Amino acid sequence: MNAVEKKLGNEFSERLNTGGFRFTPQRQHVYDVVMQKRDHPTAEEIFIRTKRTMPEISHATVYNCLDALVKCRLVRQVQLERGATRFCPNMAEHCHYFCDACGEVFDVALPTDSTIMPRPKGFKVDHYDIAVHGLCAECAGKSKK
Amino acid sequence: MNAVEKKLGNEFSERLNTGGFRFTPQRQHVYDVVMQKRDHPTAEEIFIRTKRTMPEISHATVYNCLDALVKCRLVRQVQLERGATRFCPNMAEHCHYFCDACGEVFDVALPTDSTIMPRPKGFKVDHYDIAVHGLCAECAGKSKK
DNA sequence: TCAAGATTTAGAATAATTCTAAATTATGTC
DNA sequence: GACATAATTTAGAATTATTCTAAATCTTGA
Ligand SMILES: [Mn+2]
Ligand SMILES: [Mn+2]
Ligand SMILES: [Zn+2]
Ligand SMILES: [Zn+2]
Repeated sequence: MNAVEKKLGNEFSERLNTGGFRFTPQRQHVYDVVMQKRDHPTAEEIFIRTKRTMPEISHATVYNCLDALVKCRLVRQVQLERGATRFCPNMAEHCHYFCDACGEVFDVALPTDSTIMPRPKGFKVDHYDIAVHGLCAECAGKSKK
Repeated sequence: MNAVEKKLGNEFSERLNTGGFRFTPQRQHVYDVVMQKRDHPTAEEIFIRTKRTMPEISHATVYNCLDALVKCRLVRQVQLERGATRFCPNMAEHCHYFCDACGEVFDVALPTDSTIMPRPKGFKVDHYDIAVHGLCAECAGKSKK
């Protein structure tokens, strides 16, 4: 790791190490790409975006990097519908409002302790995945007509 | 539709009609298969089970039937992880506890009004999808050692 | 400097789902 | 009932998303 990386990617690098991974430029680029735009892109979309700054990166590497980032809890993985997995840069406790008509996704913050649920005996909770399906304001308007 | 079907499948048939679908033996069989075992099978698994009573059914038909049943709200569709979509016979309000180690799924009932969340302006809610990821009692025990 | 292990890469392979076009079945009209 | 029309099913091809493979490259630590 060079000096610039040591400074800028310090915390990032440590997080990777804690998870048993090394720092690599590919992981840094993929991470940057996900953090840059606050949406919920698929691996394919992240691949396309990452190629802009790192044209030689491969498909498999993007998948590998994303898996590493998810394991280190640097990004979230979300399954809102059938088809490609999406990734989310927002690590704060939040739920997803998903428009079944246009595919738009909205993050909505959740108080940390919001979900108190009965649980199967002995189950060790890792994380919650809360999605609300329906129609966004725009699509709800259209479908009324 | 014959007399037996009219009697046994009356409500089922009406639900299909309301959704703009016809009653068909294939839809009935796929529905029966999903309702029979209270688990969360994939389309492939449902295909295999349905073939036991209807060996000539095709892959595409199982997918088509499941889509129709989901649209009529006769079964639920759930995405707990990357990979094949699962289907759920339990139409009562409930959430899914999912073991990331062994893949086991547990239904846990939810009071109907349990989830009061702030929502994007104008968003028309259709349904909630709540999953809790972690380790089941058995897997949590194993991983401790 | 060297060996071992981690990571990346291109492309092949696999898995899950959707599409296509022909055959079959059901429905309503004469 | 015969016929036109539309819905549904079917086998198999095509597509999409993801994982695997094996070789090349990079990193780390002895
Ligand atoms: Mn999000
Ligand atoms: Mn369920
Ligand atoms: Zn919308
Ligand atoms: Zn388990």
